Amino acid sequence: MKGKNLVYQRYRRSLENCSLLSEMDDPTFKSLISLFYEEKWPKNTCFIDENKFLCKFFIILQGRVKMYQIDEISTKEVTLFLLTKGDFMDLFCLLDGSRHKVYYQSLDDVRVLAAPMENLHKWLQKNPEYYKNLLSYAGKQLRMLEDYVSDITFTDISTRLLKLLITNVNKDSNNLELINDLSNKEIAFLIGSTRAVVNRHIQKLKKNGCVLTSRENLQVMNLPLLISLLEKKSTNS
Amino acid sequence: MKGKNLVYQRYRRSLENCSLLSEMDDPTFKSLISLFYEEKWPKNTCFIDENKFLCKFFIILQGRVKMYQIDEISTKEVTLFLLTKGDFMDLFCLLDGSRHKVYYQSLDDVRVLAAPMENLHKWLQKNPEYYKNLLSYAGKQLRMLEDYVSDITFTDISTRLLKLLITNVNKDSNNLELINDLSNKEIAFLIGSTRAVVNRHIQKLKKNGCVLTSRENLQVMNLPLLISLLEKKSTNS
DNA sequence: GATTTTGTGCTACTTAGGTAGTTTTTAATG
DNA sequence: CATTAAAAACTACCTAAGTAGCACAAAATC
Repeated sequence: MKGKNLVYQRYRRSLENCSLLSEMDDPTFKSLISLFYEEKWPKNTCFIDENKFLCKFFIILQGRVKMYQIDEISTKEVTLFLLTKGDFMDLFCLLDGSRHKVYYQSLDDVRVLAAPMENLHKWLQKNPEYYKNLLSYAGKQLRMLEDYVSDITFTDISTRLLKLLITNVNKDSNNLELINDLSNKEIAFLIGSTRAVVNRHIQKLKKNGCVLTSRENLQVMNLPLLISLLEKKSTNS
Repeated sequence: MKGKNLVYQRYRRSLENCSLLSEMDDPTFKSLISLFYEEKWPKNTCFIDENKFLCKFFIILQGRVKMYQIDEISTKEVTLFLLTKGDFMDLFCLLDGSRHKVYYQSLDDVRVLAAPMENLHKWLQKNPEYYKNLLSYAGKQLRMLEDYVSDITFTDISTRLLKLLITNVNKDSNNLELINDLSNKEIAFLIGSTRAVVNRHIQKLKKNGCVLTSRENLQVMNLPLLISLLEKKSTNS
């Protein structure tokens, strides 16, 4: 009994930022968490066209999962979201049980909490006020996609790359996080471009002294310069 | 009393497809609708940077409202959603009361149901199960934006134009709807492009006999041809 | 009915970004 | 350690889409 309590507390802490759980009292939290069990996905696990997400719901505990779409014709990719601790999969399947034409891939060794869809449905029916939390989560994603759309239509690749770098620098440590160990290809998918083009722009940033690169590694060396480059873009055009 | 009942029934019918109201019994419907009053917006009313949407919530009864973003620098536009009967404004402000960097403009004479935000909040607190309906609405919008993102990154303007036309042809009447009376400029904003480019492609479609145009009017003359053009795009590349 | 505004059609020009191909570097594998 | 595979770096080329500018037609406004 005491041991189980400890487990709950551990989850509570590591899911601090999970919007489904926000403002949830302890008994409710326990009733919800008891629906879940832990699952591990090794790095680079792909979930392509699986039923997995139709019958189970997942909350990420640790590691990154990219949610992406593929163009069947050109086999191009776009990453829609880089999901991390506290993110869900798949909200749509939860909503209406319909297949979501979207793929998932783990970018790290990932730990998730998994629960059968129907159990979660029952729980939500008993605790409908927590739909609100899910709604606020969906809202955040909506805004992100809105910004994605306007970024793609308004700005060029180099601007998008600058923005991506700047927003992923941790203000405290001054280090690039979350995307620092991605290949040029993955970075391209994050801003809706291709490896070659992204590399072209990264070369310029290297020559400026803005960034330093090695294989699957990007470091921001001069954040102020990056920011001023971004500002120039705004005033020029 | 009888008169009020009639009004309720009228709203019920005209909001058949409104997801907030789906599977709602009559007493609940009445309790909700009584929060609202009707408002009219003349054609081309713009709501730019207004507090309006922070303190009131709207459901469209009639007419189109475009929800769009503007790039301050280039003053370019993108239309994110063409809202019609049963759509809401603004879900985000409802969610967290924060300003939503998005603009609205009526494309017709529009009738809406309006309610003070706080009243709606109270009502939802009493009827939390209807958050589920809002969530499913947000879900639909999320999917639309996902498709928007992948369309923009994967396909060229002519493909996007073809898709836009095809999806807006009413299968029964065979007529172009919803976008048939838009200017080239507005069409461009719907697919993330510019007037000149869209016009260029429309000219080709005219020469093919696919469409017929006049000032602020587009007619689809040969749907099968449009569809086959779209299919060719897929097989070619 | 004169004037202004707005949408359309068309030309010519520029360019960023996509594409293809090759070399080099780095890491993983047996 | 040799081999293989993947990522990165770089070159050369092409094209769709954006841009600017102008002429014309159709509405809207006065």
